[in-house]
Amino acid sequence: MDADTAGADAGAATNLAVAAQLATEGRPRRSDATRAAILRAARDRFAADGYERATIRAIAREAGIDPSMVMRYYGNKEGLFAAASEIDLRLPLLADCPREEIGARLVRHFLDRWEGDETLNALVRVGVTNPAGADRVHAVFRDQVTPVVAAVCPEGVPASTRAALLASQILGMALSRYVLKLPPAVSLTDDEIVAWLAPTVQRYLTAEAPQLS
Amino acid sequence: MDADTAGADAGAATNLAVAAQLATEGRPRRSDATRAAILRAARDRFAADGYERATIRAIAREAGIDPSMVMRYYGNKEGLFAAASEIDLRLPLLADCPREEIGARLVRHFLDRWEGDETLNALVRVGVTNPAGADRVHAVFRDQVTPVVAAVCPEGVPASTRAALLASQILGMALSRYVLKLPPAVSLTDDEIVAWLAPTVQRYLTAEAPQLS
DNA sequence: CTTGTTGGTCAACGCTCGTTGGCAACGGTA
DNA sequence: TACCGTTGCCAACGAGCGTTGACCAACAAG
Repeated sequence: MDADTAGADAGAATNLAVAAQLATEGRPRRSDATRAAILRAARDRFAADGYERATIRAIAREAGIDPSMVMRYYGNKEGLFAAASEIDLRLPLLADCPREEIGARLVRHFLDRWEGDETLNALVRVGVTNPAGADRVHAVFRDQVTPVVAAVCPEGVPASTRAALLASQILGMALSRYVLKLPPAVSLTDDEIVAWLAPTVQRYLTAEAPQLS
Repeated sequence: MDADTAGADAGAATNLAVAAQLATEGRPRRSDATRAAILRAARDRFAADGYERATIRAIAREAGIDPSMVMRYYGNKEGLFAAASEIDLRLPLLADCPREEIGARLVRHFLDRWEGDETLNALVRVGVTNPAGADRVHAVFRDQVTPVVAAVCPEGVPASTRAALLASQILGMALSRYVLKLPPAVSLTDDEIVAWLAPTVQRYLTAEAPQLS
């Protein structure tokens, strides 16, 4: 078993290493279309079903290829999720944004991103049930949300605290609207959501520390 | 297959009907301790792992009995979840609450409930990955949250809208703190959370409709 | 003491899953 | 042409799952 396992692992590692290398070089391969189809199907299934219910077989079927191809190109299910959940929130820098419009700008940005990219839904769904998914959410929060928040926040309250408050409101609306699909949350228009949530986000990012009770 | 399925369904239905009947009568049975142990273990596993990863076998092991007992008492996995996810938010009526303290009162109430009852965590985790779980969340929102909100809200904005906004902020904080466990959300104290979130909730429940952009 | 009901275990079923290895076809390269 | 890496399909493995039915022990009722 040692030999078998070691062999398999080495093979997978080699495959991944080669894939990464080629990907960064950007040299085109004949299989690029297939790889892309797999990723698209994976994001689709992960977003709709979460980690456990999204099966490799279903993803392969949706991509129109054999399940073993998924293994060849992404090593295993975890590797596939890692590749499918790579995301860039494309947060605006907020430097050129009037200070009192930060909240509205951010809320609208998140709404647009959520409706235009299934990866975000996949990330939330998987983050809730899978430890690796939760880690991925942590990384996105740490590397993309916190720095942008830190750049515009006044002192007195840690930027990580402000970022967490922002995340709680944004994630909560996304959860209610796109994942749980609570009817009143679904039927709100984008403009209504911005109007209600913008003052909240604005306060979380720019207000002084509130008085404790 | 028709005969088999019909037979199994009839059997399960009978089991459930009998269980429900005895439960509503309240006549004590020798197996009450076992039933309770199963429910406790189920809530524990559902809260920690979500629907798919929480296996009947693991739940039975934690309850110290055989997996087949779970089937006998709750019919199937879905029936077990239905029983384990019955919940009463115990929302205060807010009638005797000073109007300007509604937000703080509600935020603190939800924090207490979340920390004192794993059922809430189970509900959120399962609601995200399982359609039946999402339905259960819808029911709780409709039957317990919306009516309380409707009782204290001014006209002009539908109570269901206000309830959805409330849910988005409460669920978002619960998601960040108890499910995803974002470090800055975990390290906040209860008092800090109340101080930051209370004005938000207060505004969602009592403010006039904001101006659309 | 017998008899029927209840509480509980055990071994197995059928199924689906992630994963593997072998094999055929294709396409550049020498 | 002959070769070899790449792309893809197919069949199967082992494991874990929900679920079932046969069987045993304890108790309650006659």
